[in-house]
Amino acid sequence: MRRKAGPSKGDLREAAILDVARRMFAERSYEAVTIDDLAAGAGISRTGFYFYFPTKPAVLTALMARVSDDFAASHVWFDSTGPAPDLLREQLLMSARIWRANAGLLSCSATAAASSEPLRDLLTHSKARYDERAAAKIRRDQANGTATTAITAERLAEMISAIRDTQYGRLDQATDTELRNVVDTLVTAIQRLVYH
Amino acid sequence: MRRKAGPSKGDLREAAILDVARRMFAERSYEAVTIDDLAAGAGISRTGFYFYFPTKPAVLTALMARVSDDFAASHVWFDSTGPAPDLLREQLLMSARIWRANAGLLSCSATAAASSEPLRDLLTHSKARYDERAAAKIRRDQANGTATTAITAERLAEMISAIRDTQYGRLDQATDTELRNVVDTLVTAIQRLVYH
DNA sequence: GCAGTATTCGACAGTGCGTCGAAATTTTTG
DNA sequence: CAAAAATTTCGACGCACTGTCGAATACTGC
Repeated sequence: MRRKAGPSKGDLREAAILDVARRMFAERSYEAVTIDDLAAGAGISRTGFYFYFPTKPAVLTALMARVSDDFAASHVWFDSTGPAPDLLREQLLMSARIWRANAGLLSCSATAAASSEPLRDLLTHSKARYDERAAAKIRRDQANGTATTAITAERLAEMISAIRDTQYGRLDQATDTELRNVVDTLVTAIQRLVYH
Repeated sequence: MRRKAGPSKGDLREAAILDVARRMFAERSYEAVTIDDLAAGAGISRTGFYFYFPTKPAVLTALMARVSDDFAASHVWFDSTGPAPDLLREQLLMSARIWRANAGLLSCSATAAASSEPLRDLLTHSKARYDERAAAKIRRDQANGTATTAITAERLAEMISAIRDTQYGRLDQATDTELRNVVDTLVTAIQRLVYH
């Protein structure tokens, strides 16, 4: 009784490549992982790799697409009104955990983006979407008088992203307590920067 | 009458390589410039290049050392007391001009740092020195009650660097007016973030 | 103009990338 | 279940760039 056609052999291979890639990019630097490494790790020859992915950064792009979606699911603060420090903390806490769980991958992506148009596009779009949602929230709060108007909402949003990224850089191997401290610092900084 | 031994032929060649490199890295991406390009641009064969520099990033390191010194010379705000918005503006204006004049080089350096230990060290040290001086200033202002103590001086300093770098990203081809606007925005942001 | 140093270069070897077409395997179909 | 069709695998090849060596050549001071 064959109900569903299970995943074909190729699907499994593709999953294996992604699996190995996630592990390798988490530990080594981007350049230190060769296509040969990925193929060998997935149990195929180097040229076999090209049946599944056109290039090395393409694998990273596939992995990052998932992470990017995870991030997007954590944006609870953007729908609030006013400073809403508790929602901001919750949003930052969720994204900080995602960041920590993917620190190596994010670092490799940043490196690889320099030489891969598709990956660069993914990251750019991902960041743009975040910044736009942040800017929209701040714009609303400027209209209702809770946020400063000394700086445009767009630039405030960019600054929030920038501050967040540097501080997240701290949590590569952070404990839960350290992670909470980083988030608290960010909440304070963002409130100071944007609200009265 | 030979007073001074002029620069030897080799010194001139080295200068030529640095010259060509500055121009090429300003226009193309880091990977798009090969050692062959640099050598040809300086009028020697590819292997001749290795007499002067061990690797491609080493050239970038030499160029960046100068830029790093230029930046260090613009730090007038760090010696002040309190918010000192005028000195802050002056410091940011100077560094913004240096940044704009070297935008391409800075971008290539960021890329190359991923694969070159010496260059990474230079940039890390350069940033660390900046952050330490900023932190020292903020620590003083926290002691005399002008700066917030809700966030440690070290983290505030990191955040300032982060905000500065993103906003400087805007001034790749900026006019003087745009540059001033970016600087004004930064002055406002830093004052909001750090002072009462 | 000669000894010693500085500079240049061609030949070689290594690494990783990506393409091609043929072979082997899996899946579908009758 | 066997033949047809598809999917998957791989070895051979060519390419671009890097880095090393030693021999040849060009400078330099005396």
